[in-house]
Amino acid sequence: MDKDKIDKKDHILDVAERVFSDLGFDGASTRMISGEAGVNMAMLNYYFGSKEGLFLAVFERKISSFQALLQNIGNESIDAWDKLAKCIDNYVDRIIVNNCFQKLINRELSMSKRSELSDKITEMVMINVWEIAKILEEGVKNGQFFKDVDVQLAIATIFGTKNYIINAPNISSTLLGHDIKDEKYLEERLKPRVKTYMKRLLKAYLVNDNDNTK
Amino acid sequence: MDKDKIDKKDHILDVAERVFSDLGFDGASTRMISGEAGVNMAMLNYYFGSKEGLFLAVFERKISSFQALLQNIGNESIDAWDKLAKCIDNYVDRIIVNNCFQKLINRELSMSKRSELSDKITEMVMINVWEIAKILEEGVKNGQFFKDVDVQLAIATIFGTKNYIINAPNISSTLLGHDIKDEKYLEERLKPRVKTYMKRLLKAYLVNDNDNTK
DNA sequence: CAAAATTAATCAAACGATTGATTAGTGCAA
DNA sequence: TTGCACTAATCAATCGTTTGATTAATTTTG
Repeated sequence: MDKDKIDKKDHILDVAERVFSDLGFDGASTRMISGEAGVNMAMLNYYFGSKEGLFLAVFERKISSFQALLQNIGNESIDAWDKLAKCIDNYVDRIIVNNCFQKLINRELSMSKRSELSDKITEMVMINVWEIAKILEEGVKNGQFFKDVDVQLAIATIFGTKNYIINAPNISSTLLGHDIKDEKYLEERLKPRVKTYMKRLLKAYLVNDNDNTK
Repeated sequence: MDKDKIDKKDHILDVAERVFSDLGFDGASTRMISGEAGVNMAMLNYYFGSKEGLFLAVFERKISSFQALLQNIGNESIDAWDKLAKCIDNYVDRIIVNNCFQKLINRELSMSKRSELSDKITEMVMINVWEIAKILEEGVKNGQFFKDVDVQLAIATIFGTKNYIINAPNISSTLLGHDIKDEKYLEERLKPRVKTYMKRLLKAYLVNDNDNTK
C-alpha cells in the first residue's frame, strides 16, 4: 500500500545515501544503486525523476532533522556559552556516528562546477551555520564572549575540526591510533574526547570570564 | 626536444590538476583535460599510461614542495610557539591562494573505495601532520603549552579550519560576505585575518603563559 | 457485489551519448 | 631507414534515461 511505497522509497534513499557517500555523485551509478537496493533501474527515475533528483532527495530527507535540533537549542533560555556547548555535544553525538552523509556533503560542496546542485546543498548547510552564528553573536553582544572574536572563522573551526575528523578517515585513524570505524572506540573514547576538546578550545578563545576554577 | 616534452607534460599536469580539482576524479574526463590542454587525447595515455596514472602524476609532482617547508621550520632554534606561528603563516600563505590542489586532496581522501589511490595521498599528507605534531609535543614537554592539550585534535583544528575555508567556497563566501575567488580580497583581507585568528585561537588553547599584554 | 475502467507500480530491453583506451598510420628528426 | 612524437579514427564498455508492455491495485460503474 502507501506504506510499502514509502518504505521502498526510503530503502532506495538509504542505499543511495551510502553509495553516494562512498563513491561520490559521479562515481556512483544508477545501476549500482538500483542493484544494491534490489529494485529495477527504471524505478529510480520513476520515483525521483533523475539521478540528480535522487541525489537531492537524499539531501532533502536529512534537512529537517538537522534544522529542528539547532533551532530548539537557540531558543532555550540559557546563556550563549551553554547554547554553544549544547550544540557541540549534539553535533558530536549525531555526526561522528553516522558520518557518511557528512562526507557526502563536504565532497560535493568542494566541487566548483555543478552550480545547481551545490547551490542547493549550500543553502541547506547555511541554515545550520546561521544558527551557530546567531549564538556566537549573542554572546559577543552581551559581553559573555570577547568583543573581538572572529565569529565567521570560529564557525569555520567548529565545522572544520569536525569535518577533518570524520572526513579523512585514513588520516584520523593514523593520527589517533585507532580505526575510526571501530564503533566501540568511537562511542566510548572518541566522542567524549572530542566534546571535551571542542569546549575547552572554544571556551579559551571565546569566553571573557576566564575563571581558573574552570 | 626533451625540454619541450617536459614542458608539454608539465602543461598537461597543470591543466589536469585544475580540472581534477574542479570536477573530481570521476567527474573529470580525459577528453576534457586533453581538450583544455590543447593536446591529442591519446597523448595522455602515451605520457601517463592511463587516467589514474595521470592523476597520480599530478600528486607526485606536488609532494616535494610541501615537505621541505615544514621540516625547515621544525629545525629552527626557536621555541615551540614561534615554530607553530611560523607554520600557520606559511600555511595560510601557500594554501589559501592556490587552493585547488588542497580541495583535490580532501575530496579524494574522503572516498571509501579507491584504496591504492587514497593510501598514496594519505602517506603524503601525514608527512605534514607529523611535522606539526612534533612541534606541539615539544611545547607540551617543555611546559610552554598546557600539559593536558589534546595534540591530535589540535592538529585536526589546524588543518580542519583551513580546509573548511578553502574547501567549501560557497559556504565561505556566504559566511564571509566576499567572493572567495576574489584575488585582491584574499590577499589583503582574508590572509592576515586568518593568520591572526588562527594564532589567537591556538594561543588561547595551548600557551601556558597567558600574559595579558599579549 | 461484480465487472469494467482507470491508475499506479514494475519490468526487460534498448536508446543515444560519453567514457577510457587502443589502433593504425603520418611526419619528422637523427 | 629507424625510432619517436603525434594524430585521427575507432574500440568495447558503461553511462543515465526512455520506452512499451505487463502486472497489481484502486475506482468507477451497472
